[in-house]
Amino acid sequence: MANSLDDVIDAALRVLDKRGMEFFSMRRIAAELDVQPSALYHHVDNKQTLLTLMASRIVAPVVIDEDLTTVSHRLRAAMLGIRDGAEVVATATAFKLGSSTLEAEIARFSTPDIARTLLIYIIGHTQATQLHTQASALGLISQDSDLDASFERGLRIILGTTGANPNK
Amino acid sequence: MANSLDDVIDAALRVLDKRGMEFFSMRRIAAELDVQPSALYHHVDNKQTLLTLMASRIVAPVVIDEDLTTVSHRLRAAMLGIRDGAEVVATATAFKLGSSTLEAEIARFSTPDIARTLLIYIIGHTQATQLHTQASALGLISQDSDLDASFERGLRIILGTTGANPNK
DNA sequence: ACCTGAACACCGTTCAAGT
DNA sequence: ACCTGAACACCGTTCAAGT
Repeated sequence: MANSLDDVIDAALRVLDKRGMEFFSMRRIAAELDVQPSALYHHVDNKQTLLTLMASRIVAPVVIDEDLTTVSHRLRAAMLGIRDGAEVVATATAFKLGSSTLEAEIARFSTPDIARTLLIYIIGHTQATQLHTQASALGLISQDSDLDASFERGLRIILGTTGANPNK
Repeated sequence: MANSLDDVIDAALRVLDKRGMEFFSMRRIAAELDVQPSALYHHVDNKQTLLTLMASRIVAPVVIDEDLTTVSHRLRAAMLGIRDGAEVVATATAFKLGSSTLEAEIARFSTPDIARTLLIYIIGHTQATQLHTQASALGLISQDSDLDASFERGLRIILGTTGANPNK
């Protein structure tokens, strides 16, 4: 009974979360919707476009305000919330330098340079975290339990804040 | 007459530079070597392994010394030197947080946190630059001629250096 | 050690046609 | 507007066999 574009994005995010980027394909999304692969192209121009829509959806719930440390943690959490979420955001959204609304919104509370540097760091570190977590889940590398703390320390290098956090 | 692993890596880098990531395939590398696709698997376990070897090759000539600003520019230049070079390095090398030799070498001249943050930034910004350059070459977005300066300003945010450069 | 030939189980995308 | 069915031009990888 007639899927909408939103149904397609939902199904795509479900496939991603269940199988990961490695097995993320248009054909699996079609199967998830009980539809022929060609049907997807009525809603979306191509796979890349779909990935961009997914990235927007992942990032959309993140509230941007003046507390950039908290904003950074929110963004990280949003991407970590879905398997390979950071990779999707990395390849689709954030790397449209300048034309990203996220970058502009963060710049409102700091400077364009800080916004850009911060965004690159957040996405990059989170992507690394996700890859690392997967690899150690497969027993390929030893666990590095320090990743949350590592993220926080990098944040302080960029934002120039000290250890004392008045909001906590 | 019998290819070596090095021949395979060479051919792979040639294919990447000529066609880009989008058309980078084992089958094209095989064609570049005038060999059957299956022959590649005598030299390399799989495509991912080959990408890791390519990333090492891209980054290998970069000299690491105490002038981290210059080191950063060298790394950026090395990745920009080959089409989609930053993407290959991003997915293959750098994101082995901690287990990257590059990260350890940079840490010798600063701190582990600065090394990690810097590396994430350099690779991320360079990847963004390369995507941006390609997109604007295709007329998809407007030119942003500021990317070199943008890179430099982000560098200063992380390294905490001021405008004055005693080495220049 | 290095490679061929053939096969397997997949891809993204297009397009005419149906409802 | 939304979907089917069939096709096209590809993929990565395995494996027996050749030299």
